[in-house]
Amino acid sequence: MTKVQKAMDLITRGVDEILVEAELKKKLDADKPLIIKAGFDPTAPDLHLGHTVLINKLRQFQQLGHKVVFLIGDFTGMIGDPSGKSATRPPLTREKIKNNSETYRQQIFKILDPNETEVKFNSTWMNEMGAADMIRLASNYTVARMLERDDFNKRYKSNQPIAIHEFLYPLVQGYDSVALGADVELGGTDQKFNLLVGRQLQETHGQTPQVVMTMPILEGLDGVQKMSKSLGNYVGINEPANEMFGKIMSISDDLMWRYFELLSFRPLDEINAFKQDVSQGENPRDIKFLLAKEIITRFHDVNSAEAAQADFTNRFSNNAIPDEIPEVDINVDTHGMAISRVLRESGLVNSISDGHRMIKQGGVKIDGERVLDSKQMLNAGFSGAMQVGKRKFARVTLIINI
RNA sequence: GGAGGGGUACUCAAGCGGUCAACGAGGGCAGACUGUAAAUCUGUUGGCUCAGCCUUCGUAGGUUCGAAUCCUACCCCCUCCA
Repeated sequence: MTKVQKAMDLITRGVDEILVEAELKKKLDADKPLIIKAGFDPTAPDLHLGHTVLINKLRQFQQLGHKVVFLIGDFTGMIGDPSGKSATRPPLTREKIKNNSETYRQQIFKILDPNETEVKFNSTWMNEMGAADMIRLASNYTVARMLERDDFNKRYKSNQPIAIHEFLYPLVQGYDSVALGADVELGGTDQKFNLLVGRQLQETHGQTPQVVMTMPILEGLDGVQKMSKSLGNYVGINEPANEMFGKIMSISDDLMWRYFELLSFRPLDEINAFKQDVSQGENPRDIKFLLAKEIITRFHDVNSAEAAQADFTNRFSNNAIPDEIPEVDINVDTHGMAISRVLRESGLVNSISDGHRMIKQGGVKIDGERVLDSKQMLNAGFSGAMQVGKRKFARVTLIINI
C-alpha cells in the first residue's frame, strides 16, 4: 500500500463527501504539509461529542503531518449564519471573544496537538477590508449561484425574506480560505455550500481551490435527532466522568457502532472485529464499556475512566448507592419536614407535587428502601441517602433550626 | 393600504358557555422486563399546607350564577389582494 493510499484510508473514514477526491490525492502526493481549515462559531465554546467528529478528523490530518488552522469566525459571527430565523447578532465584545477562544483552546487541545494547531480569527483580515474591497469580493459571485443554496432556495421560493447581508456570510467564509491559502476545508454536511464558495473564490484569486470535506452530523443520545445542547441529547466534553459514562452507556446498540466509527480512534478493523464478537454472542454492553472508557480517557484520564466504570457497574449491576453523591443539609423546625418537600429542597425533584408523584410511582428510595407514603414526615436529625429514579442521589441531613 | 385565518400546557393538536387542570399524539419522567441498553407493557406529566384548595388556554378589561369557550380593546403570527 502506498503512503498516499494509507493516508487516504485514515482520512476518508467516516467522511460524508470529498470534493474532489482526486485533487486531495494530488495534494497528498506532493508530500508537504497542507493547510487544513475548519471554522467555528465564536459564540458556542461549549463543545460536545458532536463537535468532536470534525475535530477528530483534524487530528488525523495532524497525525499525517499537516497544519491545522482552527478559525474562529468572530467577524462572521456578526452576520449570524443565515439559517432562516436567526437574526443578526450583536457583535461580541473583544473580551468575550478572548474568553471564548480560551475556552475553545482548553477543549480542543484535548484532541489536537497544540504545536501543530494555529488558532486564528477572521476579524484579523476582515476588519482591514474596506467597503470597496467588499464590493469587489461580492462581484465574484452571482445571485443565481447564491440561490442554489438549499435554505436560500427554499426561502426564495416560499416568498420568505432573505436579507442582502445574509449573502455575505458564505462570501466571507469563502474569503477566509483565500486569506489562509487553505488546501482543505472541513465542515458539517450543512456547510457544503459555504465550503464550495471558498473553492470558487480561491480560484478567482489565483489559488489552487481547496478540497472540501464534509463530516456527517452526529446523532444525539436518542439516535434520531442531531446532537445538540438545546435538545438535551448531548455529551459535553467537560462533563464529569461518571456523567459521561452513564450517558454513553445509555445509547442504543445500533448507535454504538456509529459512535465507534466517528468518535473512536480505534482502527476500523478492530471495530469490525467487535461487531463480529457481538454477533457471536458477546454482550454488547461490554463493547460499549470500551467505547465509554476510550472517550472518557480522552477528556479526563485513564484512572477516571476506570473509576467511572467501577462506579457504573457497582451502581447498576449491584444496585448500590454511589460513593460520591451531593451532600445536602436542610434546616427544619421541630416538626420536621414532609418527605416530598425534602425531595424538592434537596433538588431531587422539581416541585413538591413532583415529589408526591415520584413516591406514588415507587421511584423514591431512602437508604435503598422504597418509600411508600408520600405524606410521611421526616424528623429533625434525619440523615440518609435519598434516591429518585435510577440516577439521582443526594445524602440529606435535616438540621434543627430554632 | 384592503380581505381573511390564527395565537391552548415541553411540542403538535382537540375543545368553542358548565361534567376542563383541559381529548389525542409526540417528547419527558417513573415502574416492570433487561445489559441503567433498544423494543415492549403500565403509570405519570401546573402548583400547594395534596381524598381538599389555588393559579393556567396571546395581553387587558367586560357580559354571565358560571368562560379556554361570548363581547370590546390591544399585541403578535400567517395567507391572499394592492
